Amino acid sequence: MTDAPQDWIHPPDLDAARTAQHAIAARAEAADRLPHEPRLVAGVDCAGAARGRPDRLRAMAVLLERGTGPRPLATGLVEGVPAFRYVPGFLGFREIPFILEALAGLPRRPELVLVDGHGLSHPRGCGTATHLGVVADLPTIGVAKSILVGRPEGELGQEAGSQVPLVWKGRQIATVLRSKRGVNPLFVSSGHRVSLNTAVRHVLDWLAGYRLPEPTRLADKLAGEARQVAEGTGPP
DNA sequence: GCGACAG
DNA sequence: ATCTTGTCGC
Repeated sequence: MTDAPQDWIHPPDLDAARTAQHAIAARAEAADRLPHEPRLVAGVDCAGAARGRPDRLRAMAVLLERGTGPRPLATGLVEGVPAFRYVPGFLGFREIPFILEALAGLPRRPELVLVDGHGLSHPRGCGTATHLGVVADLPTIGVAKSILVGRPEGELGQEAGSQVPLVWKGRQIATVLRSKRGVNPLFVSSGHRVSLNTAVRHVLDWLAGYRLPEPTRLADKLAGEARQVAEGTGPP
């Protein structure tokens, strides 16, 4: 949605932000509307900037192509001063302005984006993944490392691939997924234009022996390495 | 009113 | 998220 209202990205206050989230959630699509086998997949993540620059934020976008091995096709990095402080439930307004820039830095538009955070598993059905998907008009999946709302239903198995529903107010809002043995589970949710089942399928497809799927794992890792470089203590 | 609370 | 080395376990 290229013509997203200004309030959907830069609301003046939390009340306007809350109103925007309801409007965005109303336009989010929970049904599949993406290529059957997406080949160009991006992972996005935000991290604090270098120490000594506590109020700055860095966004990293990594573009991967299926079957091309572990090397990213391209990366997009951007840093700036966030207009929003961190408020649980409003993370998108803090990170999305930078994520959009980072994605714009990629040579090609991805067919699917994995986001570090929740999608529909949010108090107003508008987690960062959903928010980004609607604003950028891209299929997105939420891959969170902890719960915002809801409760796992039943006992999650210890084996990799184990799943149980994450339920809130009587309905499933995400899938709790043990992506690897011996690690805390992931919380996979529909972002925009990707159903929950398809979201879980793609997360499983992109796992490579680590807790996080490759797109998000690399975005996370490269954002951290970029910080080291910015501080002068960088690896090769 | 109190506790919970993505990154 | 971030502050941070070594350490316990498969």
